[in-house]
Amino acid sequence: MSAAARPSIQDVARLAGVSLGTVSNVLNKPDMVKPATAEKVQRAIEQLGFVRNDAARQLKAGKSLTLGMVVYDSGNPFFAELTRAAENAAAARSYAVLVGNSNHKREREKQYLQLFDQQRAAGVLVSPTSDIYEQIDDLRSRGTQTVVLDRRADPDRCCSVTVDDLAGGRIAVEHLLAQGRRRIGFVGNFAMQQVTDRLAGAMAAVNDFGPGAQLILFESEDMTVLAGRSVGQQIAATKPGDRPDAIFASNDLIAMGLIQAFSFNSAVAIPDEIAIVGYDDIDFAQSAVVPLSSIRQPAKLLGETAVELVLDEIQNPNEHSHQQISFQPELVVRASSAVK
Amino acid sequence: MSAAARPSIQDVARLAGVSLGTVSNVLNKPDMVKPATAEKVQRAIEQLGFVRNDAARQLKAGKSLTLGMVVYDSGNPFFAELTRAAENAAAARSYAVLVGNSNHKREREKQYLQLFDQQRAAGVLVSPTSDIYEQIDDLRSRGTQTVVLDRRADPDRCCSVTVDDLAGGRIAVEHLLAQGRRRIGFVGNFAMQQVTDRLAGAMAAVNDFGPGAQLILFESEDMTVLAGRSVGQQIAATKPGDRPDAIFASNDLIAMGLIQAFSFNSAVAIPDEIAIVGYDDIDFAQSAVVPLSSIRQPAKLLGETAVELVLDEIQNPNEHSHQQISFQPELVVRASSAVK
DNA sequence: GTTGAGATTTGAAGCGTTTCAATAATCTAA
DNA sequence: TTAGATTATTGAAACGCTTCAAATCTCAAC
Repeated sequence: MSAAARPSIQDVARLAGVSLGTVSNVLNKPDMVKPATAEKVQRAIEQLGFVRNDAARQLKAGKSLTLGMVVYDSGNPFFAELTRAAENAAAARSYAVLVGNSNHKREREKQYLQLFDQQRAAGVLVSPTSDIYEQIDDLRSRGTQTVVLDRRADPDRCCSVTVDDLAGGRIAVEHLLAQGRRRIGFVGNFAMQQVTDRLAGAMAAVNDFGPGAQLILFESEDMTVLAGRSVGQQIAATKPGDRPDAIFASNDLIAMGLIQAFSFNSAVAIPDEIAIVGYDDIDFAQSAVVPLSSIRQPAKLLGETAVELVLDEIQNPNEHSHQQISFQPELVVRASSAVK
Repeated sequence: MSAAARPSIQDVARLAGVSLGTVSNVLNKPDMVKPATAEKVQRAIEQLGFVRNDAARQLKAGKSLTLGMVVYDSGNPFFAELTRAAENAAAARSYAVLVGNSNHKREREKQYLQLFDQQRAAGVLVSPTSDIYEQIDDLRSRGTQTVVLDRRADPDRCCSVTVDDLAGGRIAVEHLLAQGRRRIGFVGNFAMQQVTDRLAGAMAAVNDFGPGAQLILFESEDMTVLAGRSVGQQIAATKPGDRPDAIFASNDLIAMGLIQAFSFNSAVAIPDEIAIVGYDDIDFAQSAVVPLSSIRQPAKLLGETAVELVLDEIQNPNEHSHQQISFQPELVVRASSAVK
C-alpha cells in the first residue's frame, strides 16, 4: 500500500526523453528552453506527479524562500494580526512564512530557532520571550538574517521593530490620572521587557504627576484571560478601601479577565469603582461587558515592516544597516475608563 | 560583512582530527563513539558554530521530523488553541509543527500544501477552506500523510478529526426554541462545510419543532468580528417587527460582532429582543457585554488527536487504517440566550 | 606475548537538485 | 550554401549529509 518511490528529476527526464539539465531548466529558467520541449517535460511532470525535492534544491542552491517566525503567544489576537500581516507582506514577495509558537517557553523558542537554523530559513522574525541575544548572534553569524519583533534590540546586532512601550505606558496612566484616578494598579509579568517598559512609562507618568498618585503592582505570570481573571478575583476579594481605583493591564487579555472577575456578581463597578485600560486594542476589546479602553499597537504595520527589513537584509546584505524602528501607540478611550 | 561560509561536517571532522563518518555518528548515534572522541568532536562543533544542514540530512535520510499545519484563520482563538494543542502533542513526540495561515484563501492554502510537499514534511494537518480532496490525494499518493481537521473527510482517503457540527447546530437551535424563540436567524459563510453542517443541524431542530418556527439566513462571507458587526448593523436597521428574535452565529467572532452592533446605542436588547448563541466558546465569549452563550468545541482534544493520527500513520503506514473521528460539542448557556 | 571478538573509526557511495562548461542544433546574413 | 552567431541541450560535478562494508583498535583470556 506504500506509495511508489517519489519520482525524481531523473525520472521526468527519462520519460520526457530529455536530459536532466533540461528538466531543471524547465523548472527554473523556463524561457531558456524551447516551448515544444518545455511542454513535453510538463506532460511528464504531470504524468508522474513530480514534486521538486526542496531539500535537494536547497542543498545545492543554499537558498530558501521561507521565513521563519517565532512568537510567544499565537493565541493573542495581537500576534495573530502581526503574523497575518507578515504572511501577506512576505507572500507579495514570494516568500512563505512558517510560524512556530513558543508559548512563552524559552526551551520551545530555542528549538524553533534551531529548527529554522537547520532548515536554513532565509530569515527569521522573532518576538523573544526573554534575552536571546546570544542565540540571535549565533544565527546571524551563520548568515540567517534575523529581525526582532516587539522588543528593542541593540542596533549593532540586528534590526528590531517595536512599538514605543514607554510611551504606551505613559499615555495609559496619564489618561487615568486625568480621569481623576490616583491609586493605579499595574498587572503583568515583570520578566518581560515589553511589560517592564510599559511599567517604566507608567511610573514616569506617576512621577510627573507628583505626590498623591501611586502605582500598585500585581504580578501575573501568564498574560492570559484566565490569569487576569484570577488577579481580578483577588482584587475583588479585598476591602473596597484597599483596592486601586484604576488598573492598567499590560495586555488586553489580562484586562478582559479583570472585567470578567469584576462583572461577576457585580463585584466591582467598572469604571466607577475601578477604571481599566488594556494594551493592544484587540478586536474583542470593544465588545467587552464594559467596552475596554486600550493602547492600540499598529500590528499590521509592525509585521509588514519586519518583513521588509529582513528581506532587505537578505537581498542587500552589504548595503543593509540595522535599524531600530519604533512606532507610536495610540490611546483608544472607551467606557472602561470614563470619568469617575 | 558577510558571514564566513557555514562550516560543514567536513570542517568539523578536519578540526577534530577524525573522519567525517565519526562526526556524523557523534550527531546521530552518540553511544557508538568513544567518549573521548565525542568530546573532541563536540569541542570542534562549538568552536566552529556548526549547525547541521537539514536539507542535506533530509535529502539523504528521506525523513523529516516536521509536521506542517495549514489553518484558514489563525486569528480565531479556536484555531489558536487547536494549534497550540497540536504543537504540544507533537513536541512530546519530538516533532515540530510549522503553521501556515491560508486566511481563507484557496490559493494560499494550495501554496502552503505545496511547500510542505516540497519540504517533504513528515505529515500535514489541514483544516481546508473548501474541497481539496484532489490535492490531498496528491500529497498522500506521494507519501505525505495527511489528516483533515475540522471537516469530515472520506475515510477511504484519509483520517479526519471533527466535531459533530450537525449536533452543534441542532443543540444550539433546540436551546433557542426551548427559550421561546421562533424566528431564528443564522449567520455564516455558506461556502464552508462546517457552516452548512451547522445549518443543517439547525434546520433539523426547526423541522422537528414543527410549524411556527423558522430559520432566517444571513450570509456573511468573512467569519470575523467585523463581518458580524456589519450583519448586526443591517439587522438593527430593520423594523423591530421584521427582526429575528434569536440569532445563531456560526462562530463566536461573528457573534461578538453582532453584540457590538446591537449594544451600540442600545439599538437592540440582548437577549430580550434578540437572543444570541455563538460557536466555539472562545475565551472572550464570557467577557462580552452580554456574556455569550456558545457551542463549545474541544479544541485541545481535536489538536491532540489529529497529531496522534498523523504520527500513527507515519510510523505504522501498514497497520494504519483511516479513521473519521468526531467529537461531541457542548452547549454553554450564558446571559445572551437567557429566557425571554 | 598472542589471539580473537567486540568496539571504534574510516571513507566512499549516493540522496535529488542546480550549475556551468561543452556540445549540438538552429538561424542569419552574405 | 555556408560560415558565424545565436539559441538549446547535455551531463558531470558539486552541495553536506547518512550509511555501511571494510579496516583498525582494544583488551580480556590464554
